[in-house]
Amino acid sequence: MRYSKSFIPTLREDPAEARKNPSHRLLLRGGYIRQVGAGIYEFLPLGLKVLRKVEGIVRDEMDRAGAQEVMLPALVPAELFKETGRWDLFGSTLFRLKDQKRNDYHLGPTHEEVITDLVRGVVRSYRQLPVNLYQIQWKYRDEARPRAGLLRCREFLMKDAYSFDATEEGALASYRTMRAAYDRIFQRVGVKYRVVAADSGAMGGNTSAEFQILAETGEDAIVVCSACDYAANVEAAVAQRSLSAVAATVSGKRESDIATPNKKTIEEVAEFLKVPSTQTVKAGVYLFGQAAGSVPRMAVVFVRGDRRINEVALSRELTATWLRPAEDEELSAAGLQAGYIGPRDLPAGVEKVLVDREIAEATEMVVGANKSGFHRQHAAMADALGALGERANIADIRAVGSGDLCPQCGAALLEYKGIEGGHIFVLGTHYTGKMGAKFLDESGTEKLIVMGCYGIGVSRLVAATAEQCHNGDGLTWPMSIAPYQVMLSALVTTPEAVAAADGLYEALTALGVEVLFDDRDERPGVKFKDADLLGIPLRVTLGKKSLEQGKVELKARTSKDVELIDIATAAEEIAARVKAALG
RNA sequence: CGGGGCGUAGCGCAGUCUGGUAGCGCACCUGGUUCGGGACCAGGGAGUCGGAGGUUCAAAUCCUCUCGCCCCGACCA
Repeated sequence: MRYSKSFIPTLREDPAEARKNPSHRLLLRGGYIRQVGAGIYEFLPLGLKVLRKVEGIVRDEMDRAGAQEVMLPALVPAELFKETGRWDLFGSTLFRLKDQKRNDYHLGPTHEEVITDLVRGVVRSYRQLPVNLYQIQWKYRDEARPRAGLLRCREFLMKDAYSFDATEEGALASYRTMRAAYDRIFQRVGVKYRVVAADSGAMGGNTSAEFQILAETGEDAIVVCSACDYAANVEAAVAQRSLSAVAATVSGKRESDIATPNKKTIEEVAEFLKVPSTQTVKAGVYLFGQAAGSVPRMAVVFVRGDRRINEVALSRELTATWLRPAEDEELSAAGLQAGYIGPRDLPAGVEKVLVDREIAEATEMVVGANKSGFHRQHAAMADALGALGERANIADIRAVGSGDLCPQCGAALLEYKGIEGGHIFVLGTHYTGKMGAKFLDESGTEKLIVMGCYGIGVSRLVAATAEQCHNGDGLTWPMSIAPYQVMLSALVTTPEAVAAADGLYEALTALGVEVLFDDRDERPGVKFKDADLLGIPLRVTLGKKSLEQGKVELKARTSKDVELIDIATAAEEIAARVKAALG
């Protein structure tokens, strides 16, 4: 492509709306994308090229893994989501619309129902299984707050695959095949990533993993073991009980009330009673429900004073479909005193009590006394638990972070930020059960198909890669997804130089190299700045001095070194470099 | 959805408090000089001041409503 004929509107200054986010800023400045509305973007020629390359890698590996491409509609009749309850469950995130006959539709945020509907209409026998179908298609989610450019959009390109197996074991095999394909995809794209254990959320099912792309600006927190292969999203992470969590020496003193007037926070109480916060117990009060719009139920949870509560883990323990912290008025209405909530004498309105495993056997703890102005000291959690009877349970509900100990090997866990690039699940019969997707097995028995689903945010992956691949001057694309492989800059405009540049451009193109040929009548500085901003991996420069020696300059975008190579053999040499970089 | 901020030329911004001819830089067009890291000089084109209503002799500026976008949080199969 000749730059002079191209549509690459680079910006000299940072767009005001994108200063916070490197990938967003550089994709806008480099003329890759433009914003149309909140969470809605246009892909310009360069951006589309990158998107198509990621898509190509994904398609290639999906096909290689035995999945078959289909295209499902983005516009979906409401009946399918109504069948599984997600028409209500999805809430405001679902883009809903009506046709001229006033029938309900939505724009697909994900396609489990549509694909299950397709498969149940076709599959009758175990002989037709397994089958794995995928599509690469635009998804629509009315995010409450779209942000960070392509990283969190309302319209985004996603690859979603769905496997259908006759048995659990088969489903697990499909899952493993997809996991291996995902590894190849992320490696080929060229990003640093970690596969982490994930929460399965409201999708149902129990086995899932996320492919997290490491980036400072990531919205997800993950913990990774410093010694073994344990890695998990903090939502799903568990940790060994640390040494400091084991109770202080037993004093032999009896549990008793102590006045703590106006001391409500952990810090205030710990300071007032001269105990470390690790010897206090923090209470959290939640309202939750097990169906959309169900009557709220109340749960009280206890973690060590210095810990945070993992609400995702909590939600999982309560098998809740929704959950939120209780408001102050709701606390008082239930007979609870904010700041003084403890495990003793909890009102009957509290249906569930969860005690974090870390403190389940702790003694010598300071807990709330459930009366205003008082805490209890020398408390043994096991005794309190016993007194609570049926409604109390022990569970892993504390948030895990840096410094916690690996549940597998006990080494220190490290915390990182990540961008969720892919997520794979074994769904089991969650959808096939609700939608009656059945088959006859070898014995003629009717069984539910066992399902798995596998997503990759294709447009998000473009931005996530940019998030990792940039420096102070601009983007630094990996060869595998760069919009062009080579940036050819002609610095001089004499007829001989133009002819030489033209010749090299034609020769490279003939060798199958993707070249952006900067033939513009611009000063060198402008061309260098734009080349760095666009981030094309190899730069070939035709300057006056080197041309006189019959040489051209070759430089990698990520390197400072410049090589001089013979113009006569330049095309072959450069093509070889490109091929080598692609692996 | 709660909190905060911002909408003025393609981009970045000033002007708003204190009402009185719509400005600056970059980009763009023309001419000239330049030409290895975002050149210089001269001339020029380009704006319903987000929208609607109101106050006023007069509104980018004051008032009311409204739309949009960004940031923090909640949310995020």
